[in-house]
Amino acid sequence: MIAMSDIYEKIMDLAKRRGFIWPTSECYGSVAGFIDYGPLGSMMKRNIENIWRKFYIVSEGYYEIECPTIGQEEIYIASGHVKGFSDKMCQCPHCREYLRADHVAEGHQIQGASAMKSGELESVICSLPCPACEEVLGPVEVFSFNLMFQTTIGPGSQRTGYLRPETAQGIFTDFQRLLRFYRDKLPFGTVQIGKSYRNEISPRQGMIRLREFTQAEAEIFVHPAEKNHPRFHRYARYEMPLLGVPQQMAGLSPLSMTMQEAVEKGIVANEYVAYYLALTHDLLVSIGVSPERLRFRQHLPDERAHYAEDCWDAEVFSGRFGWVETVGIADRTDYDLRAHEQQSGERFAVFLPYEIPRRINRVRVIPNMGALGPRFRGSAKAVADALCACVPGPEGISLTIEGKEVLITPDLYEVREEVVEVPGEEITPHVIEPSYGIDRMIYAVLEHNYHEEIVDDEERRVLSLPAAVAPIQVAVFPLMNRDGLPEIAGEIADALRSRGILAEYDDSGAIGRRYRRQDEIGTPFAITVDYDTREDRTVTLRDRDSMRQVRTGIDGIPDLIRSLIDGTTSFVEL
RNA sequence: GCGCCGAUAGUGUAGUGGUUAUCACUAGGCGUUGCCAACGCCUAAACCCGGGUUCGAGUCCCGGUCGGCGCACCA
Repeated sequence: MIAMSDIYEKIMDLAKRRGFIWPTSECYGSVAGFIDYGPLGSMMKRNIENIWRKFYIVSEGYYEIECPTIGQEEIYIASGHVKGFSDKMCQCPHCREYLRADHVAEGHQIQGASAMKSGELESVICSLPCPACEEVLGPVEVFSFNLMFQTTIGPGSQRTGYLRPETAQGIFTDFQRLLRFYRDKLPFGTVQIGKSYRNEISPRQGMIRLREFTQAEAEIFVHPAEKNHPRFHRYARYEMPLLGVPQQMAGLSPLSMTMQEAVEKGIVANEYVAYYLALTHDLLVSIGVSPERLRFRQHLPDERAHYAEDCWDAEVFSGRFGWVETVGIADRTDYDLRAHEQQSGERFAVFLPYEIPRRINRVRVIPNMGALGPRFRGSAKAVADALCACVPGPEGISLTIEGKEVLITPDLYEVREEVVEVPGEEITPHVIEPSYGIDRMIYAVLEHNYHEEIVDDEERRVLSLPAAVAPIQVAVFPLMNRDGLPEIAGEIADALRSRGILAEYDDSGAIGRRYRRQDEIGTPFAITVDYDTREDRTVTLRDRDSMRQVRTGIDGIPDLIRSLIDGTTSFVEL
């Protein structure tokens, strides 16, 4: 068993040494919050993203789009990031500590500090002591620190742009186009995988908190009154541990239950949220997150955004960092679409025709303008509007027009009962949003699959990555570097490559050393060509985790490896 | 950002202000080796950056960068 305090060092050491993850631009001294994915890390990341795509695009049918990482200011005014993503900060003139100005004020029982403007805060906190050095702050400048990277678009800095702090907004701003694409029907979903940026004040914890990170987000637009997932049955009986608000309040451990139960008992708000909780569990486990180190925690009322109906985090356990939020699944209601409606002046709604147009009996008031006009002159329009908005009785009605009460007698209007046909209704969809932090998933997969064991008095380090996640899927070795064995091994490697399988050929040094090298980078299978191969065209196929070997014919190798990677065959069956 | 600690080949390390910077692993080459980091020979490879003190700095001092811990911050 590996001491948990060491695990991060061991993972990052391996990641650095073997080309998974590097500090960025080391030759100039790297920058905190940024990392480079090396060759193996890049491939592993792409594999995980492609598994994600299998779940969301192939299986759910939600197509992917790709939007710019720089967005104009209006987008982030609408999303609330310009305002809500910034903190009022100040610097203590004595100890040069950066402080949250509103926190300083609230620390001295000053109410409403978080809503104050910079100037107000300056006058409030100047008489307060610095929480760090205890000196009275004195006159300080309060400034806004926004977590978004700001830039300008075009020359002359006329136009403010921001590096996106999440990929979601691109999907919202494309809503009308997407709605057309999906031919005006609900529900539909759209996904995006890409970089997002947050200028963290002080990023620590290596790849857990990055300033540039990769998100995979899905936005699923649903009818507000129909939050039943059409394929809920797929996961209805899927059982997993849920740490709901009541469990957290009572300090209990997560409750294991099926998604059906979770929805019926009202622990999860609706089928959609429950469905993506289960899908996320399924996805994370399939990329190699250990189920024992995975839990789903519901946001407490005070950490949940005010508009969100329900919100859950998939948290993975790290020996170093504890429970780390890795995926967020939220029912964001119509908040985002309404925000963009308001900012842009465009309509972000779906017109949904009724199956049969509804006939509605309606009472309509028709003002007699011929009579109202001469009588009320300039106020006639106001009277007519007020009249239409109410239902007058048989004796007429008393209205207050421009401060004066007037009696409108029945001869000034006509009340007509009519049947109108309503073809459908316009609704603003609700958004279900599963949002994945790819970099954290990669770290979790590395940590959960790293093993050290002693084999014949030698330490063996293994990354037990699922075959579909491993950067290199198969290694091909000639047992000896002569007698025609390298040629046969080369042919096998080529045959694998022509089937789209990433195969690494290696003929250097002892066979055991070559196996161990592949173990450390998670290559699930190794093929060794030996002297028997020349006689009977069979090779040894070795399994990384069990170190077991089987003999198999050369010609079936590409198909066999393909099915082992896909999971349609497992090594133990061979 | 603040405070404390650290930084030497790819990795882990040794190194009282004074030779050509130690050792192991790793990597590359050759030989050997008939399936799990074997062995032999050879080779490559480092003092984080910038100032200062000193005849002389990997070593002492100052500043920076990066990393760790604590604080603060963290849609």
